[in-house]
Amino acid sequence: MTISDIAKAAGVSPAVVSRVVNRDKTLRIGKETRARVQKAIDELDYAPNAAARSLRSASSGLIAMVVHDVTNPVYGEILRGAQQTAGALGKAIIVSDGSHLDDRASRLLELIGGNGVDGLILQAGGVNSDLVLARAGRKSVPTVLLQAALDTNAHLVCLPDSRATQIATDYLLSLGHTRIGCLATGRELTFTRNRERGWRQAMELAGQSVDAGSIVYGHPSIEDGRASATQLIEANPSMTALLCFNVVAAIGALQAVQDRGLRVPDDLSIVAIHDIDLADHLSVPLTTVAMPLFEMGARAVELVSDKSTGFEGTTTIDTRDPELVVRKSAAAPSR
Amino acid sequence: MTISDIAKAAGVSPAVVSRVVNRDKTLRIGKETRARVQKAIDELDYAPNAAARSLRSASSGLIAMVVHDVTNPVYGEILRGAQQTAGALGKAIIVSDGSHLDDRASRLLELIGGNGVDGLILQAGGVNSDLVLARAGRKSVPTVLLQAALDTNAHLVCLPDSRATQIATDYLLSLGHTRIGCLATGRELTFTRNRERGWRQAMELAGQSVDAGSIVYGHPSIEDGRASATQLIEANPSMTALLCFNVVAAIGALQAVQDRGLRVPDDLSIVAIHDIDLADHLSVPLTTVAMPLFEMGARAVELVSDKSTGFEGTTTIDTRDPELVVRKSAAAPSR
DNA sequence: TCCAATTGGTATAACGATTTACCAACAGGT
DNA sequence: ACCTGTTGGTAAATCGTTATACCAATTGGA
Repeated sequence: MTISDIAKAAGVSPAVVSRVVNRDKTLRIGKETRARVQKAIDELDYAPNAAARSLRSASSGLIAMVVHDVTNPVYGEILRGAQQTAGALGKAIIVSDGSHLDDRASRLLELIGGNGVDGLILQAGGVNSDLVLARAGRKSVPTVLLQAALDTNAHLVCLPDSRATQIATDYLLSLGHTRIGCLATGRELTFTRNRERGWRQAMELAGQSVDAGSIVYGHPSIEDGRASATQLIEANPSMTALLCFNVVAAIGALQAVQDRGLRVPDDLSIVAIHDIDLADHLSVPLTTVAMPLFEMGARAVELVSDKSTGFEGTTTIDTRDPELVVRKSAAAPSR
Repeated sequence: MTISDIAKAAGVSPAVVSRVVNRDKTLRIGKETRARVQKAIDELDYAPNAAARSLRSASSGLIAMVVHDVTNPVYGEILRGAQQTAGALGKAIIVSDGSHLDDRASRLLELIGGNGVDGLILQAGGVNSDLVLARAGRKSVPTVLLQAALDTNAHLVCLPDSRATQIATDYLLSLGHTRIGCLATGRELTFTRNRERGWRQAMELAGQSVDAGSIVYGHPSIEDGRASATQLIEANPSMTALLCFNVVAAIGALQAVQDRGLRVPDDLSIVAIHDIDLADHLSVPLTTVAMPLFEMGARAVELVSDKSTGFEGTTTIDTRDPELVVRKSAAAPSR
């Protein structure tokens, strides 16, 4: 079923069919001719060929989204937001885990190089994100980075990261904690630095000092969270509270505390960044700071699709301020 | 950078460039000519246009995957498997949540209709899955259904569902339980029926009767699991164990029990289908039955990409048998 | 009656890559 | 000198859609 088949069936030229399908406002056409065309389209179940259309119009209606780890629930929220907006804009999303980009043959790289996607949303810092980014840059594919400023002409969309850790730290301080450790994410990531800054500022404002050994950087996974938390606890026996930059790592931290026969929050309080609904059902319900992840996904798609804005600049998602969700993992210190 | 630019730069015809890029074995070419072409490709950073290539070759290298809910961790595993295999086959995956297909304008529907995807992997039973399926069928897009037999010519890939619930039920029976309820998933889903069968068979084999009121059907979400479990508990006061068809619903069930001031496993034992790493960190670590989700995702991609097999038939993933993962949510009954 | 305008379309050239068939030049054998 | 192979490529026709420019009738007004 090509456009010419429809044209033949309706007794018009292919151009008319195309213009009917695309709702061309400049097309002048008789009532009944239009009806004939529409009928042919319906009866023959015509749908325009995607490749031909992309070729001609130089736009595919596809957006690539590369994230670190598709199994992290935090990413699920971002994707949901992205999907919703993409749906509204008539675009589809190609998802890729950073880890699958190592093959030279990666289809995603081919697509980025060959105009196969209209835009790229990249959570930088992943395995081969530089490779992707370099390719996108050379081919000038509109790119939006999630929470990671890099030296490239891409738009950056950020969460109120330093506010979030500030709020978390202030809460712990208000409970009476003074020795507050940090279980951070990758040191090279921009948002890690922002969150670290929030924590430091809050501590400083409260007149508390922090020493170098009270922050440790790790991956946002349960296992790594557990290992890093263990290390932190051993290095800082006097620490009474722990601020985790990722909720998944916090789950590992919870485990680490329990491994040592200690209790949360009695022996150690924990507050984590990012609220997920599972947080309420853990061995100790986690007190968290909720960030607008859904909105970030949505906004990223919006920005990457918007031809009017240039691709440099920073957008901070602040539709709502980070919000403290108090559960049971933080309490007043017992020592 | 089109193929002609490269051809011009290398002083050859576009045909040669194309055949070099695609490693055409039948191409006879001089050593140094090939070098010249390769140099032009590298220096000008040429990448073939995806749309043109798809148009000519009638294949996009894209696979659509539609799932119920991208935030369910169970889906994450399936996607991981799918990604890995897709990467190896040089394909990319377009992911869509069932819920975003309602807009008429959905890009995914357009792609399916217009040869924009090489195949479709569909978790049926979702919001508008029939719509997608009908479209794919009419356009004869290779389709693989996940765990849901439907009246269409699509390949079906299944998990050993009835074995899983059998194993779970046998375990509960071996602990001494006789009144075992079922928190099932959507009644219309094939895998629900298979799991239900496994449960019934195990009960029957053990000489236990089950009455109609001891099974309830719900959505795989925490909230629904909580509501459904409450209903089930109230209707069956003598029930001592609960088999949940989805681990996320089981989290809700856990909550439901605790809401009533009861304890797991003392007052009620819970076993859930699907093992996720979070299961170990819940308020009560869940005993689960692990199924090869990753393999299912991988196999689905393989099947949908394989032109040699017809698209009818059923594949059951049994690379490993369902495996009981004993944690702390099931114990001998106290009454 | 004649000159605009308007109506209702159509013809054609791209878009960029692939593939089939073809061909020129030369070497080697007899 | 003549035929046969081989080497090293090339020409041109698609794939299906869309945008630009154009055009033949008809209508309306003076």
